[in-house]
Amino acid sequence: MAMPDKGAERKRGSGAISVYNELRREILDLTLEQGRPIDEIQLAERFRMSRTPVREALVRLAGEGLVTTLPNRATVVTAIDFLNLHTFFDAITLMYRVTTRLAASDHRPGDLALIRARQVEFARAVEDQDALAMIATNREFHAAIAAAGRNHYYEALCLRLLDEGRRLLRLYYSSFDDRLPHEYVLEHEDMIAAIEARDVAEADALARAHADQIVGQIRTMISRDQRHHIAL
Amino acid sequence: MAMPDKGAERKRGSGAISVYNELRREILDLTLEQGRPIDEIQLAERFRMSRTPVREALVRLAGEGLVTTLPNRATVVTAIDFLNLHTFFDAITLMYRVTTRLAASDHRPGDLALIRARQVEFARAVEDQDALAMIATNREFHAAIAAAGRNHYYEALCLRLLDEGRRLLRLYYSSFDDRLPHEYVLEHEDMIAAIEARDVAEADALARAHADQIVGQIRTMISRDQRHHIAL
DNA sequence: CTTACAACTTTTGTCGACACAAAAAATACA
DNA sequence: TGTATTTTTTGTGTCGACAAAAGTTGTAAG
Repeated sequence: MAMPDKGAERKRGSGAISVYNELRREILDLTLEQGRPIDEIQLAERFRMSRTPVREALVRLAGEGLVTTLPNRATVVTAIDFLNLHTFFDAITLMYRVTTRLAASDHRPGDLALIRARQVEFARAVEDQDALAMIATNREFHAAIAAAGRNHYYEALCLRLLDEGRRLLRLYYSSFDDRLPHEYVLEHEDMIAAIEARDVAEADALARAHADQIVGQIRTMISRDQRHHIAL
Repeated sequence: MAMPDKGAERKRGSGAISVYNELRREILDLTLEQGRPIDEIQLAERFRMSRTPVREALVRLAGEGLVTTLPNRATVVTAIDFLNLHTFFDAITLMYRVTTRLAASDHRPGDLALIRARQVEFARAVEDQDALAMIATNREFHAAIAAAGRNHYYEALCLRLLDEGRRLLRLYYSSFDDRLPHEYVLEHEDMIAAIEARDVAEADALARAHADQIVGQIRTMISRDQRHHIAL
């Protein structure tokens, strides 16, 4: 567990940010499972600061929907909404398509290098059969594509969806096999080629197929393991 | 100016929310022009509360991008980004299309009545030639369509774009003529009909044409009046 | 007259304390 | 023994105060 040094006087204004980043990471990694109540006082003690910056971090997380504030009571880690997963699949498919299209049409000199760097990291994670690293590097790959599209609205929604997907995948990461991920590597390569060729139609088609692949795999993992989302 | 009653003891937990709502309204109405610094102490005095709930409201607004926090200095009303307006037009066109499609395919019994109620309000605003009311009721009309689609990701982005558009339109509301708005009323009626008929393709086409209309009008208004966005 | 430095002012970031609300525990009663 | 009511506990929402950082003013030297 990351414990900030006691004596280290942190810079003014960095308190809320560091709590925000750390909590965000732990929520997306499922270190904090959904529904877990978050105690402001405990956090304040853990990070060696007062409740004020902790509260600011929680307000920001609530704005992103990662935590839910129950008035006068607790704030808890927002539960994954299994009942509306189809809206998530629908949205991430659209965002994969839109951002990849824009990357193909609008990317600028340095962009491809950044995307390729992420792809190298993803390929390495697949080779190492490191499911956690796959999830993280896959997110960065698509984030780089979204950044190359230079539409902040799309980019923001895409990042949010990628993070939510990261959380979802973590729930099932143990059941990853290594066959599909290798297909993902090839699909990524094709997408890069389409972006470089500025072939918007091809980029769109590849992004859609790629999204269908991932959605299909998540669906398979969920149907394989129903016990998680039966209400008690 | 809305002055909360001094003696009225507000409910615990309502402080930050009311400040948030009021500031949000004033920013979108351009009562607070872009770049205006927001003073926490002034706000605290104006709302008769301490700085803590005011700060919470500002953090939430910063999360939505409506204000920008300059570390250790002031927080200011976020400036409208005229350089990237095309990304706004692109995104709102897509969101009009996606939400109208979803409303056509997935709307449920009560949804159409809600949409029609908003359309009645919009038509009345057009009849009254009340540009400010047009802007507000148009937003509610499309928000109702987005709600009928029942995809929170799309709905959230659509609302954000509608709010940003509301701000943009306010900048130019004086140059509204009454010809185009009446076309909007007819276009809205057609969209409602397509949604009711569950004709997804038609809903998509109408939404796209409607978005093009609005984008075209905004572009016209901007080109008519260049002086606003020349850097000084 | 301009510029560099110092004291002052303003406003934010953080803190500890207190009040209030809701859940949990304890008690009374049937 | 089970249920209703009171008490206690826990933890949030709000407050006033203090300290650090950036801007501002004033002063003096070049």
